[in-house]
Amino acid sequence: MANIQQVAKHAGVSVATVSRVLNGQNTVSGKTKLKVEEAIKELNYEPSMLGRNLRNSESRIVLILIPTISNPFYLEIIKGIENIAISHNYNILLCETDSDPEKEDIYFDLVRKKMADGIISMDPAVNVETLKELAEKYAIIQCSEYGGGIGIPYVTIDNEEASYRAVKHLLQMGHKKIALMNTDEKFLYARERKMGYQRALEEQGIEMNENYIFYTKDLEFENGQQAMKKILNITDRPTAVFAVSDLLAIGALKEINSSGMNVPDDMAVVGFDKIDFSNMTNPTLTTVAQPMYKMGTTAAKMLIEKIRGNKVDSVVLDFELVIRESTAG
Amino acid sequence: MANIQQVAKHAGVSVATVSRVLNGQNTVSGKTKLKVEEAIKELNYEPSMLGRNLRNSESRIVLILIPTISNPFYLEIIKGIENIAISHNYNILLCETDSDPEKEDIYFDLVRKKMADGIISMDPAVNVETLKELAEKYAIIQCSEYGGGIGIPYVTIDNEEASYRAVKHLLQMGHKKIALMNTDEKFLYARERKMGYQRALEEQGIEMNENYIFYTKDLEFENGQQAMKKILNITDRPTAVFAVSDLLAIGALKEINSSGMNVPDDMAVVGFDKIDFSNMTNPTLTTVAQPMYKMGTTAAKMLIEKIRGNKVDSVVLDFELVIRESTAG
DNA sequence: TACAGTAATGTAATCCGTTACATAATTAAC
DNA sequence: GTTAATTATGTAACGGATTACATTACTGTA
Repeated sequence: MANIQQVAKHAGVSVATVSRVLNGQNTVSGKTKLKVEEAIKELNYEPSMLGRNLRNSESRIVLILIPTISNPFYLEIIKGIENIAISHNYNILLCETDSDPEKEDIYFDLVRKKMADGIISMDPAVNVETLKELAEKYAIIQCSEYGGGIGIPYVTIDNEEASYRAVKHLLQMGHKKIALMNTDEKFLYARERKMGYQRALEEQGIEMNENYIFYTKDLEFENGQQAMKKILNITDRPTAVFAVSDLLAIGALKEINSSGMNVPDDMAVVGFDKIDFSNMTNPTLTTVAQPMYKMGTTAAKMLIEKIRGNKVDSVVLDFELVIRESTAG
Repeated sequence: MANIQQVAKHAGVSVATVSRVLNGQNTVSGKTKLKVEEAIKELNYEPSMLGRNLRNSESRIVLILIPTISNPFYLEIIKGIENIAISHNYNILLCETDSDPEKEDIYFDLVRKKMADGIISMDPAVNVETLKELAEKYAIIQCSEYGGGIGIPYVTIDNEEASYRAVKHLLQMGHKKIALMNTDEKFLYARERKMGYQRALEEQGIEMNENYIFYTKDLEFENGQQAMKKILNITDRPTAVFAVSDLLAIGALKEINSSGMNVPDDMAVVGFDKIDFSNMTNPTLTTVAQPMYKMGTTAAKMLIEKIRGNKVDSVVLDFELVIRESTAG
């Protein structure tokens, strides 16, 4: 496998000239350029990124931290990130942390070891302390999930408002007893969404009933099933559920269906995220659409700016309530 | 940011010694090792993979080519690959090709440019010629989807037999008119699955009816919906459908439900892959379980062997028919 | 023709580890 | 106490590109 020296020799020029041709610098004369290009072709030369990366002290790789690849919520975001990254000659390394600090640390090591130029973190369970420390030396952006007030730029939606609107929609459909299926309030988004839920209720003079709030361990299908089982069993059963993720909502849907009840007649359901599957269920799911692709592209652009050494500001994007069959028969 | 020279100086030893400590070679005396470790700690030194990779002519990165990240079928495979990769100190670069030769070529370039040490291809639409050419110089493994007879090792299941068993199950449930929802027969797996379908039918003395075979452009939900629409409209309607992917089957399910018919009473449905979501539908989906995680680990191990320069043989793994609600009321 | 100014090209340092080989230090053996 | 054998450490080349700076070639002008 040829290297740049051999190309230079073969073309009868210096390595500097070859490098100039490779990088499209216009200080090379036409005929020299031709000679070099010919040599490249003849030797089947491909410049090694290893040499180039070392010299440039960059890896052209960015990390994406996600808790699990199984949650389709992240897919669109990843696509957004990827498209921007590729167009700027970056590649992305998808890192599944399982919210496990040890796995996380393996990935953090990659940036410490210069194997990655930056990180987009989407793990709500990320170790904020480590992240903060890392952010002092490396380019880091938080996407969708973020620790507030730690000085790391983030891109997100207004979770409180989104939740408010989702619940308001249920209220407008005539529901008065609305359950909330939420995750642990250690997560900022969980606290924010609960606040929106509360605001919508209180605006209608309904006091928030703690018995209608159900906490799940994760945001997955099974958690939704389990929580729904409980909801179906309480006295003074609610007539609607707002779940903070589509997978939770789909789990709820499944459980309601299995119990012989009808959605939305017996129980309305609202999800959050608008993952692809939310449109494949029966009935289709009313949900809050996060602008996932846009979040991805935005985060990627921010990260690249950060890598370049520029300052970047956090961004709050718009969301949209998508009304489908699970609330409107 | 400290480098190895500074560590060496600080510890009063040579760079060689530092390198030996870093790589855990046992030719370093106890006290020297201690000195070096102390220096590393004091300087907050992290070895740069850029230097190391250049010297070792490796990137410790492997590519995974998938047509789209949206298809959850790949997720478990990816997990399998990732776990093996990580435990061997490799990282994976997930490459979505969209079955687009141009995007594909961007990724192929990464291995040409030494940015990646090998490729696991899962793209059925991959350019076989390029792949073959590349495989002469670089480590390549095909996973799940493969071009036969091109000399590139693959890991897969026996598609013909799997399909045979799925259809046989439908026959055993009493169905005689069974539709096949297949993709373009340019794909090997599509041809194989059709053969299994045919064999099962003919074994029961049923002649394959071309009117019962429906070709879809992709393996996605929408394609399943559309195909199902057609199926519901033909005269002498079948009573069961075998779809070659779960997403197709879920699309079919949705369409049948929407039309007011019942699964499995009016129409039984069998899918293929056993993606997570196949268990979340209503009714749950009977499907052929591919050992996806195992496929991933196997492919990864094969690739690593290949990178090491060893010869590897193709592998055919077992599958399993998972009978759920969509065929057995 | 000579000289200044510009364009083209070359030289060599640099990025940061790894490791073959050389050398120094230690231990073992007699 | 020597010498041989072993262990520990050091020196310097190497991997493959980029680029500041130096040098050479060329163009234009008086």
